[in-house]
Amino acid sequence: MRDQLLSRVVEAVERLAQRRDADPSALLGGVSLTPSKSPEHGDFATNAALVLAKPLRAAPRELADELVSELGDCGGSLARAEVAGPGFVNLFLTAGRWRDVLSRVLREGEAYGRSEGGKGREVMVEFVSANPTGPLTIGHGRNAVLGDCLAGLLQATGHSVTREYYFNDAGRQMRVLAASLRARYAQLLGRDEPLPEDGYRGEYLVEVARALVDEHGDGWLEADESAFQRRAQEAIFAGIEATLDRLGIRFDVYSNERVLYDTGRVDRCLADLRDAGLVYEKDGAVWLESTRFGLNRDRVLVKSSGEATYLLPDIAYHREKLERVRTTIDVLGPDHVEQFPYVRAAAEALGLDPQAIELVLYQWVNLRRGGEKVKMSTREASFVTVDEILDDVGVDAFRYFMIERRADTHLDFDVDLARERSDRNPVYKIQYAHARLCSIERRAAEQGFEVAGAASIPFELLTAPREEELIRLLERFPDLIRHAAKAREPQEVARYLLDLSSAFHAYVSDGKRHRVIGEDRELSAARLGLVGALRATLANGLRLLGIQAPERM
RNA sequence: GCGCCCGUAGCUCAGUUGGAUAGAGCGGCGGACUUCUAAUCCGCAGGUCGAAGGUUCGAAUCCUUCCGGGCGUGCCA
Repeated sequence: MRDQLLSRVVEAVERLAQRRDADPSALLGGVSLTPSKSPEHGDFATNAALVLAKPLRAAPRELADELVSELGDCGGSLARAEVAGPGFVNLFLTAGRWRDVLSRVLREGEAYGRSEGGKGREVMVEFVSANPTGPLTIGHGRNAVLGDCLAGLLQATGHSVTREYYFNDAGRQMRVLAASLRARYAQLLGRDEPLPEDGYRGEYLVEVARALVDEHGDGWLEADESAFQRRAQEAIFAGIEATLDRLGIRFDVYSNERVLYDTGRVDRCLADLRDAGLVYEKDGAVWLESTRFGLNRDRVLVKSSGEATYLLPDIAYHREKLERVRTTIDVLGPDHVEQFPYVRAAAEALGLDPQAIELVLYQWVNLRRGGEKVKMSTREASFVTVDEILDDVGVDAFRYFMIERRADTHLDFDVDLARERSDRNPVYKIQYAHARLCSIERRAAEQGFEVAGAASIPFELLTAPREEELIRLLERFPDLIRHAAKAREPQEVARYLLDLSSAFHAYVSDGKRHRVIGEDRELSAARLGLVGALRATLANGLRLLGIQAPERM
C-alpha cells in the first residue's frame, strides 16, 4: 500500500518539477512518505512540498496545494488529501482500502514481510570470529545474535547471504595456548610446570588436559607444540560450536588464517602493497604507510622477527572475501574497531571498493545480577560464558535481550529479569501474545468456524479504533523489515514485535467491545481473519529473530 | 594528549536516518479476573532530550566548543 502511494507521489512530484523546468531526479532525495502518528493527520504524510520549496523557489503551501490536485484520488485509493502545518500533505485512504493488507497477510502467510529488493546481491556477514582460545563469553554472545539476525534480515529482503566465521590459528596466541595446555597436562602428572606468564588460566584447559591424561597417560610429555595446539584448538572449537548450536546459529563457512598463508595470499598481499608503494622498512620491520590515507599512524605488517602481525592476514582475508561476495559486513566489538580503518584503507589501496567492507560495531555487555554489575575480565579468566547464561535464562530470552538494543549502545543484561517468567519480561509478553492468538483460533475451530478464503472475508466490518491500529501496524511490517535490513538495525524488529503484542493485548483485553468469537458470524469471521494475520506476522518476526513462537503457554 | 562510540522520565531504552504535541517498558500510586489465557489490560505521576552556540520553514537528530561515561591508541589477537 505504501509502495503504491509512494510511486504516485513520486510521479506527481516529477510532473510538478517538469512544469517548472527542474530536474526531478535531483529533487526526490529528501521526499518521504511516512505513516501518520495521529488519525487527524490521515494515514500517510509526505513532506514533498517542504523539501521542494527551496530548489523550486516556491512557497511550500502553494506547492502542497498543487501536489494535492496532481495526486487526485490515486486510482481510487485516496479519499482526500489535505495540506497541513507548514506544508505537509496528509493522505487519507478510502475507507476499507487499507484493510486490503489483511488479505495480503493471509495470502502470503509465512512469506509476509519478505521482499526481493536484495535479489542478486551476495552479502557475507562475518561474525563471532572468536579465536579458539576459550569458550564464548557474553560479548561474543551479543556478536553472535546480532550477526545471525542481520543475516536473517538480509535473507528476508532477498539477498544471498553467507554466514562466515574467521579465526586466527597461526600466530603467537595459539602458541601460548599450546604452551598453556602443555603446562596443565604436566601439572596433572605431578610436574612442577608453571603456566606461561601470559598463559590461559581458565578451568576449561584443565579439562582438556585431563582428557589427555585419561587417553594417553604420560605419553604426551614429549609431544611437540603443534600436537598440543591442535588438541586445544579442536577441543575448544567443539565447545564453541556446541554453544552456537544451542543458540540456533549455523555458519556456512569457517575460514582461517592458516589457509591464507598456505595459499600464498598473505605473501601476495604484501607484494601488492609493496608494488603500490605503500610499504617501507624501518627498525627491521615492514610498515604500512597508513598515514598516507589520513590515518593516525603507520602500522607494522611484518615484525622484525619475520612474523606477520594480525593486520596483514586480515587485509588478505578481506581481499579474498570480496572475490567471493559483493559486500561483506564485519560484526566487531569495540576492542577490534581500531584496526578496521587500516584494513579498509589497505583494501582501497589494492583497488577494492571500501564501501564493500562494512562495519557493524557493538558495545560491551554489562551483566547485572541482583541489581549489581558483574565484573568481567578475560585476562583474569573471570568471564561469564554464553553457556552459563543460557543455562540460566534459556535461548529465547538470551536472543531477545541481546537484540533488543541498538548495537552501538552499551547493553545492560539483567539476568534476573531475563529469567523471570513474568509481566516484567518483554520476551514473554510477545510469546504470550502469539499463544493467545493460537488459543483463539483453537477455540474457533472447536466451535465450528471455518477458515474462509481471504477474498471472501468481510474485513470492512473491522472499524473499531483498536482494529484500525492493529491493521496499520500490520501494514508497516514489510517496510520495517526492509528498513531494519538496510540500516543494519535488527533491534527495530524486536521493538516492533513488542509494539504489535501490546496493541493486541490491549485489543483482546477489551473483550466486551470486540470479542472475536461471538453471535455475529460475519463479524467473527472478519476478526478471525485479523487474528490469523496477527499470528502470522508475529510468528514471522519471531522466526526472523530466532525466537520460538509457542502455541501454548 | 589523540581517535571512535554514547549522554533522552527515578532505572533500562525507543524515536523509521531533519518533520507536526518527545514515546515505551520497568519501578511508584490507583483500578480491572462469572472474560476467546490476568505471563494481560486501564488510569495517574514523572522531561530545560548533558551544556552553550550555530545551520533553516522546522533540530533529540546535522556542525562547532565544552562537560561526563565507555573503548581504543602494542613489532598482542
